[in-house]
Amino acid sequence: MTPPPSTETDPLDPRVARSKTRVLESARELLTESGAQSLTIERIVDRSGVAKTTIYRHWNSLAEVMADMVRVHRPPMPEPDLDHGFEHALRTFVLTYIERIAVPESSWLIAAMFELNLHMPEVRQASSVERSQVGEGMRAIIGLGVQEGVLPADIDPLMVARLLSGPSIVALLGGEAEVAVEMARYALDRFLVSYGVTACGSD
Amino acid sequence: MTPPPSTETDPLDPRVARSKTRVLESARELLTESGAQSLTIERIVDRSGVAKTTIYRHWNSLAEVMADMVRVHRPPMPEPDLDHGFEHALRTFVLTYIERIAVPESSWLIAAMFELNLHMPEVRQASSVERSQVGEGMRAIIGLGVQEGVLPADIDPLMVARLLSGPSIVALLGGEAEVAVEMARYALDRFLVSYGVTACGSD
DNA sequence: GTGATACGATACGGTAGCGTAGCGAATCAG
DNA sequence: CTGATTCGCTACGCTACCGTATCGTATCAC
Repeated sequence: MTPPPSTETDPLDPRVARSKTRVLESARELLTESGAQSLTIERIVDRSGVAKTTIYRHWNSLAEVMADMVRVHRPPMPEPDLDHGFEHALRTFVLTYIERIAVPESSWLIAAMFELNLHMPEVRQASSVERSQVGEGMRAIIGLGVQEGVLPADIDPLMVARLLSGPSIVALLGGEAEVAVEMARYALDRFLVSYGVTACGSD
Repeated sequence: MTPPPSTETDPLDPRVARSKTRVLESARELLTESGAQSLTIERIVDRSGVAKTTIYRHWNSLAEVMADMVRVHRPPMPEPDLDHGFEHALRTFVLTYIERIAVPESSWLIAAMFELNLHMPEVRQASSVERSQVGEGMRAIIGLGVQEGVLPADIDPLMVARLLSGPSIVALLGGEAEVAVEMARYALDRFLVSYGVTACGSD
């Protein structure tokens, strides 16, 4: 709903900005409603009211539209809160992210990003699923854990991110969004216990 | 390469069995080569040499062909080895499975199963991604862990399965198959340490 | 206002895929 | 051997979608 969602360098004809916004928003809607399969130029035309001619004035192909859509509408990573220690930062960060993507719209978007990764190599750079899962936030939090002495210095933030988000993402892709948060909580618990951050033992 | 891959109740005209085998095998090849997007009836016709008419004699739609293909060619779960204790059983089981699916053919198949789950609800039952990850094997291994007293009795085998395989599967779907096994090893280490199976501490 | 620009509408040619029909040849079962 | 069944082949109608061209209108910047 960003009025001009800053599609790119903004100093543009307002008509162009309006068309681009409508197209990308309709693309997102179609994607979250029925998946990447049914995301076509002509459906975007019907949904957005933007003429096909106009779309092809701004993008060269459907792949470019998709790449732009993923770039604009990718679920953002939370801002890490580093002021209350490592455990709080990690738990809040991961749970906030999973809660954010565990809604139907976002999980369809995640699934579509994986599909784009697989089917349209030319879009990989724009989607960059992995990076969207890690980001600087996670890196900072892991750094805090190392600083507190609870994590080994050579730990890999990317692996930690995958370890904590992977199980929930698989649940989402399997259509079981309702267990995603619980899954993340379990992964967090096991991870933290394994490094002695919380009580060492069963549960 | 199962000579008669037991497509269903076998007592059939050998011509029928031959056609079905060829179609499902070609479908699998096409899927692992270029993904679900390029899996069409007409490509199966070209690849398999089976006439389109014949395909529609045995299946009512492409979705049914896909469902059958997933059912027949799904990567099998390893047989659990319960004779050397819980840790050995779990490590071997998970690593064997991940190594098995971390080859291009299988990871494409996994991705396709997720896609089918998302796009063709009528196929969910046949693909059943989740169940293919758990199965009785994992349940038996977790039971062994409970029996040995290292796991709490109320642990959920499905969550454990997702916890241990999810990170690797996300890596596969993200196109980074080369780290899948390492990822599984890390997940196993953290899981086992968290329950005190191996040394409790960092790394 | 005025010229430049973006727009919507319509139409078009081309491709790919679906699912069906008809028919003669090949293969099976007895 | 013979009848029943399945097969491959060709052709067809249909739909969806792509990407382009044209043209008159609406909107913008100045």
